[in-house]
Amino acid sequence: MTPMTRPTIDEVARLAGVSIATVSRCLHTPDIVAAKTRDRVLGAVRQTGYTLNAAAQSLRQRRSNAVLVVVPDIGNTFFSEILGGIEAEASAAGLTMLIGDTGRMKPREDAYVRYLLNGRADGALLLADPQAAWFDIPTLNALGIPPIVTISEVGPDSGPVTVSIDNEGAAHVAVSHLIAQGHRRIAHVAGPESNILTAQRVAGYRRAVAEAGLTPERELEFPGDFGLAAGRAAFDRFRALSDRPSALFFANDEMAMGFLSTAYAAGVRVPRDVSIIGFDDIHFAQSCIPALTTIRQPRAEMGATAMRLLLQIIAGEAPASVRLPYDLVIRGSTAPV
Amino acid sequence: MTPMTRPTIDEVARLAGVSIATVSRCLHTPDIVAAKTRDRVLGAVRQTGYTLNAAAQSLRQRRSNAVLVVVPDIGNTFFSEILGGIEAEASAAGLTMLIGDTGRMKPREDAYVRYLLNGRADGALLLADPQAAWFDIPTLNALGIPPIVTISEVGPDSGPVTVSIDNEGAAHVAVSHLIAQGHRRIAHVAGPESNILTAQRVAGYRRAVAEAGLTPERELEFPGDFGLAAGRAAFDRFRALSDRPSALFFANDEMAMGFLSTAYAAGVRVPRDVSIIGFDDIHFAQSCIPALTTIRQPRAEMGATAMRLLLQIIAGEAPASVRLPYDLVIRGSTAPV
DNA sequence: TTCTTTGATGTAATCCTTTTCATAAATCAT
DNA sequence: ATGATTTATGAAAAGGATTACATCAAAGAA
Repeated sequence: MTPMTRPTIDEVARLAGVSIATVSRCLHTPDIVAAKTRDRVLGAVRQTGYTLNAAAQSLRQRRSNAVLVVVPDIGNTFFSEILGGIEAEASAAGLTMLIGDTGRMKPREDAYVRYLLNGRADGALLLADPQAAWFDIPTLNALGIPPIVTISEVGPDSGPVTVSIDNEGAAHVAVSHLIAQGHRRIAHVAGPESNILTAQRVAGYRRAVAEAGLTPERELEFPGDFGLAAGRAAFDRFRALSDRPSALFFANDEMAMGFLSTAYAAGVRVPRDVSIIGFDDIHFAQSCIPALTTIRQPRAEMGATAMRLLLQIIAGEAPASVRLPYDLVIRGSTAPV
Repeated sequence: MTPMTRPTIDEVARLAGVSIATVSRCLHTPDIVAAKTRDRVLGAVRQTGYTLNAAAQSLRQRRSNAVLVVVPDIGNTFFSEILGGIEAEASAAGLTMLIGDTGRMKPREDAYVRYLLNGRADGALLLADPQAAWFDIPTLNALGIPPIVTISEVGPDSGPVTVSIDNEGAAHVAVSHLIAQGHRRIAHVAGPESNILTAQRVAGYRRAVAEAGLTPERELEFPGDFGLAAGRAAFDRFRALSDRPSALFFANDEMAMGFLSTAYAAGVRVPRDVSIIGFDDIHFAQSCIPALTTIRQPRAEMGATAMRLLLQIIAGEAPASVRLPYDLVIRGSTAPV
């Protein structure tokens, strides 16, 4: 509507009979102003309903008090739970959280780089796949761009500070769990080809298979894309095999859930006929039928940790990257052969 | 790190041998500047790597080119899918999307009101429950605060412009579906007491029951809170009843999923032993076992519509509130008695 | 008493754009 | 060729805060 001009610091100053400098001081460093004056000013602030103009402040201070979080898909549970952790930490530090959803589209990604360059944010948290030609973090750092911390999808180009888990190790643990239950023929449903996590989890799968002395078979490595539909497709592929595996390791929970429902509909029972294990431990993994055995990633903590690292960088420190622990969560979807 | 001073418009102007006014014009209204000059300026922009300072722009233009979206819980799938719709529309309009997660906590909510007052956003989209004493929209409007559109949780205090579905009607449709299948004893698992949606859906349930000439029974209205655990608790309550209902209507899908898995573990089969119907049609509703019959809310469209309405208000128009259509999605969790 | 220090406040520069208004040059009509 | 338009550019005034520096009064030291 009518942008009905909001009160400025001048009006407060006039009403309180002081200079604008004093008003500013009352708001930011109240201790250095005389108690009597302060009360008068604060009274004037209340009376006028004054709130400071964020743009003016940020122009003068040369910082925005905001962080940009770049997400490839905000509708995805996995990411949104990380956001919770970031938000908590950011708002505790007085920072606004800006969210950019790229939908994995290049032009949108570019738009968010511009945000950073425009000074709209003091730093960025990246949940996006750096593989996706986002931008070259080392180069940007050299340009004097605000600092960036990469979360979860961490590869060689992710820049100096990252937060992740040991995906290769976790995948190894998952597959080893299946092997410990006597499974000898184990398939893997991978993530999207271009994603750095895919390679890491495939590597863990292969190592576990190799260490157990099983024969690695390429036909047991199914393609996927982290979506429900890929899980369903994996079931079709599974059923088409003449020599079916007795267990599958999925690169994420969502695909495992897609498999689960399709298998059920087709009369294949989990874990009686086939064991499955997921990755991530998303919220709904506990309420699958049967509940999903999976690798838990500490999502909220990953977000919070990354935010803390970013704050440290902004403060001029040079923190090291962090590896967070993961857990194997054993539920009902895996059983001995 | 070192905030290595970024190039300003002055440097571009100097390099191109023009005034800063011309540089600004080249960036915003290229047509009114001579082609020759324009090329020279644009060249200088590229050469310096100039990007405009968002704070300065926003100070001068008296608008922030950002929208604030207030969410009660960002980890919740239901909300995050609405965000997708908002984001698409916002970025198309050149607006930044700021997300505020209140965690349903008053101090955090207050903080976001302040954002608006600080001019950090040109308008707000509210997914929060206005019941939660957020703030009084009519009052704030009188204060000349940026415009606000409320989505989904719409009640009498939601202000002049809202986007929602007919919750009472949808609940009525859901329950009627059960009745049409011959169910005569139907329970309802409600949402959190304070939530406006709870009342609306309960009302639809009661009306359907009454219209079918069934006896309304208070013990068939179970309390809930939209969480998985509430669904599990509902199962316990269900099983404790001497005269068990043959069907349940859940105020949302998540609770239905909680019920489903607990029922399965206890040997109660859906829909053989009991039919259930959810609400929302969240992503995973299709991959439950059995797939969940539910009411589909057009989440992405709700977000997009709300964003469009907000843009209209900002542009000075006075659009009316919107009611979007819902669908009954029949899947495998409901069957004749 | 006089000089120093401390404490409280004010003055004014600065942050970087956008935009109004004025000016100068170029085009056109007559 | 002269005056009337039109077009392209520049000068300068906002826009609303923060903060280095200056000032002034009061308090303390000698």
